[in-house]
Amino acid sequence: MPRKSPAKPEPAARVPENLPDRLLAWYDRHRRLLPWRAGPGERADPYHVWLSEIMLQQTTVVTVGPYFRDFLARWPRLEDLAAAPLDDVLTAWAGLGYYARARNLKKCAEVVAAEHGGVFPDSEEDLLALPGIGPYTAAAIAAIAFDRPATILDGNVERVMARLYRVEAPLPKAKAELRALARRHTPEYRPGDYAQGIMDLGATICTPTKPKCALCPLTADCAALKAGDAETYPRKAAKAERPQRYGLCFAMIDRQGRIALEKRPEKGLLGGMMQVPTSAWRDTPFADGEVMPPVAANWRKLDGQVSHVFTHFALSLTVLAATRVKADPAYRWVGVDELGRVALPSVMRKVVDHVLAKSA
DNA sequence: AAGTCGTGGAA
DNA sequence: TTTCCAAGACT
Repeated sequence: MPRKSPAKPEPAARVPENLPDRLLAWYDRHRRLLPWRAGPGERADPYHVWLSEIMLQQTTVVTVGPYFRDFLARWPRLEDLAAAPLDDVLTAWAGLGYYARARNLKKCAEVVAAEHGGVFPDSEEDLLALPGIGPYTAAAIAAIAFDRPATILDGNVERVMARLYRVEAPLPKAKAELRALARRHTPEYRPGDYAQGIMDLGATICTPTKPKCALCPLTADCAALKAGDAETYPRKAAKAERPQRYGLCFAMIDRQGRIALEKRPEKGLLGGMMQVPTSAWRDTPFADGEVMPPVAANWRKLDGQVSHVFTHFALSLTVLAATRVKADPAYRWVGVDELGRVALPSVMRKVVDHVLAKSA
């Protein structure tokens, strides 16, 4: 009968003793000035750390910068964010993607304000219990904001560990092994700087392609560098291909040149965000006249398509437009100059731009 | 526990 | 052009 194979022996537990010291020394010389980062020796503001870490989930530093500044300007303190209307937060988040993050951000602010006296808990365990805070973010806040020796495991750390030890198991199965390795390197001394340093190393030196090994402070310890195949780590499981989906959008313009928008359901894709009324999205294109438009009008099919790529499917939208439509109050009618004040995800921003370009 | 959930920039 | 991916979380 099939039975589980015995647990794989962990890799040798020996860690180069001064590896964290070399990493910290490198970090002291190359520390990047980021909008959310405290100065050397300064205490980080947990609110800033939390906000930045949520925004940085699967999102680049360059993209996050302006959003972080904008959020902090609008909601300088946690209590301000907790008191803000969700729609305002979604509007400010528009364009950043993964909108569940914004909904959980708001929830988390409310919970911390109401149940923690407006002060973030300083332990990984308590942080993990908050909405939108998973294993990585809990460890990152504990380390960066509270200087706790928590082990962070993000894409950067995974890559660095996989190369240092030439981990052959592919992601995501290799995560447990990589976490065990990362844990052995986490120092008791300056854990916050170590966490930021190793991420900076991954982001600027130990990069996915063309790693700058000549500039790396850990070359003496890197098995992949010795073997000359650093760029091939971490191994990754083959990913499924992205299906193509299709939909129709119905752009209604009233006599004042305003466009009709509606709110998507709170959960799921683009949850709680605004959209141009649309058909369901399916895997086959729509034929002319197949879908009844939301109102009777002189509908015109616009040339071309709006294409957009989501994480797990690609979407091609055909846009139909009708002008001089009576402004049905069931929709929210928004002027072109007011689009910045609604929670419009990028795909719908593209649809609106397409309408403006084709019907001008 | 594998699928869901955005976006834009780089290679 | 296509592919990859970036300080992951939730279900």
